[in-house]
Amino acid sequence: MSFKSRTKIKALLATEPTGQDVTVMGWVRNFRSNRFIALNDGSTINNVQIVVDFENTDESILKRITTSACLKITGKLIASQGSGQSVEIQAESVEILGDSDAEKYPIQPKKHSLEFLRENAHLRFRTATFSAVFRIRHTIAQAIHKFFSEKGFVYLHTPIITASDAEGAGEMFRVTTLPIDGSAPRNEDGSIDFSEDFFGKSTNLTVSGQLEGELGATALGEIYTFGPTFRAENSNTTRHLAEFWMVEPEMAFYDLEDNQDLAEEFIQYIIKYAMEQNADDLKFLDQRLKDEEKSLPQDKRQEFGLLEKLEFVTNNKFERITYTEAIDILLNSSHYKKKKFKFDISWGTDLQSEHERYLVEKHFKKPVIVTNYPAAIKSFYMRLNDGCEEGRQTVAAMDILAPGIGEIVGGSQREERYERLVARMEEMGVPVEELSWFLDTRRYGTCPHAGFGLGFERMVQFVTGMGNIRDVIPFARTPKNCEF
RNA sequence: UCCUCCUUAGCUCAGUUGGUUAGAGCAUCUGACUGUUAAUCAGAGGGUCGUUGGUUCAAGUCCAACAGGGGGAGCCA
Repeated sequence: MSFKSRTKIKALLATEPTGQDVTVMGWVRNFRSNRFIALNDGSTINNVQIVVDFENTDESILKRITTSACLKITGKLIASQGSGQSVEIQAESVEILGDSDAEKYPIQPKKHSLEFLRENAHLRFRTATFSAVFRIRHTIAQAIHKFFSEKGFVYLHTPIITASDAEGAGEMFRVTTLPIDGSAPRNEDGSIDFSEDFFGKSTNLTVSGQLEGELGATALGEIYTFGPTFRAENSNTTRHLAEFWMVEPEMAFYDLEDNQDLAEEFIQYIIKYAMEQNADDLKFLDQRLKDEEKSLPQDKRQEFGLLEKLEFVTNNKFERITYTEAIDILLNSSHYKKKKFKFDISWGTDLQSEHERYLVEKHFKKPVIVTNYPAAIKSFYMRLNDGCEEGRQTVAAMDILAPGIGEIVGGSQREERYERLVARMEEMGVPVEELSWFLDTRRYGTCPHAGFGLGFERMVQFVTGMGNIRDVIPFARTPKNCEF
């Protein structure tokens, strides 16, 4: 038997019903009145209603139509008599492809908490919320490739296993085949002898593909990476994962302003594309958030709904301010004068979450790009700005802060001047020898260039409105949690 | 890692100043009904109250440790 005769529910729901014969396959979401099956096949958030002629259907079949049972239905597509849907299928045959024991199946036809579903992550795809989230995640991934490809960027695969631990983006996971029971070969000083290890040296999982990305950009012109990234930080928050996906474009002949323009266009492009491709899913998530908000006290509610927020972000320019301006705004805010900030504000210290939130959510009420941070609090590869005031040296860095998420993009114009870069590496204790390969970009035909990193899951969070990053990746890896 | 809150039925929760047999809604099962949309109505089953130890005549309730989870912070994307 071939399965090619099946019609996907998404296509079916867009079809004019003329009583034509159709076959659908999918999983039962709900079975009401012994007569109405809400069937879903994942092609859309919407279910198709199957009307079963229960008086002429075998009792043993009816009993097996339980939540999440897999069915093959053939019947006629007709206009619905009910008000909840425009078309429905008058079933002529109901075949059970897979039973689902209703007493044991964990996902019930009722509301569940996200925490509970997270513990059942292997089955949560079968809920409306998560199917919507993961369809949107897919769309955003596609949008990323489409955006860069249309601009002539080359998709560069940077390594996942790396010997470089110099970037300092975070704690790393070690990769080794040496025994861990204490019998690993030792050097004379007692340290592990990694020359005996698989790669003949100490290796880790990558924390960023940026340095390799720069190698690509300084030859191919414009590249982007899009792949998994690993950080062994003990971070327990709604916006950190130990394994996450990052997009890192790197462009030759870009300065900080070009970089900002690209990042802004990129984010708006992704949102627009998702709104086009996943209108039904976003409508559902929008409603879901609205329902959730109803149970919150007035002052905790969001000013915008999800769709309003996305609409607003795509139709308005991002605010662009320098770090120094941000500090001034904060110091002059009534919030500061009323001593409502927990952390102190002064030029030279990094902005705290509460400060970023104030700028984005209270002051500007839109995404904000903060540029030109103090050199002392930023990475070695960021370009030193010329002509800074004494004691106020800044770098050509930029962070994009999004409402509800915080930092969604971090980037900079890179330091292309060899001497300055090496001086800065020495100053910050970055091993120059080890990164000699990286410095070759500056030795042989160096060029002005820039790039940024976008946290893919944070972008999915922003578009779907999901509050916890663990709910926008299929199987979350976080401290003390590596299920499935 | 720090602060804080939580852990009682399959799920979401209630459980009074510590006091007899631990409750509700939903889900499940049985029956009725049959154009439903979170279907409705009637009934039933379902609990070592996260774990360990302590206080007490008596602990779901008080105390401690541990485990797991949520929210916030730091680190960042």
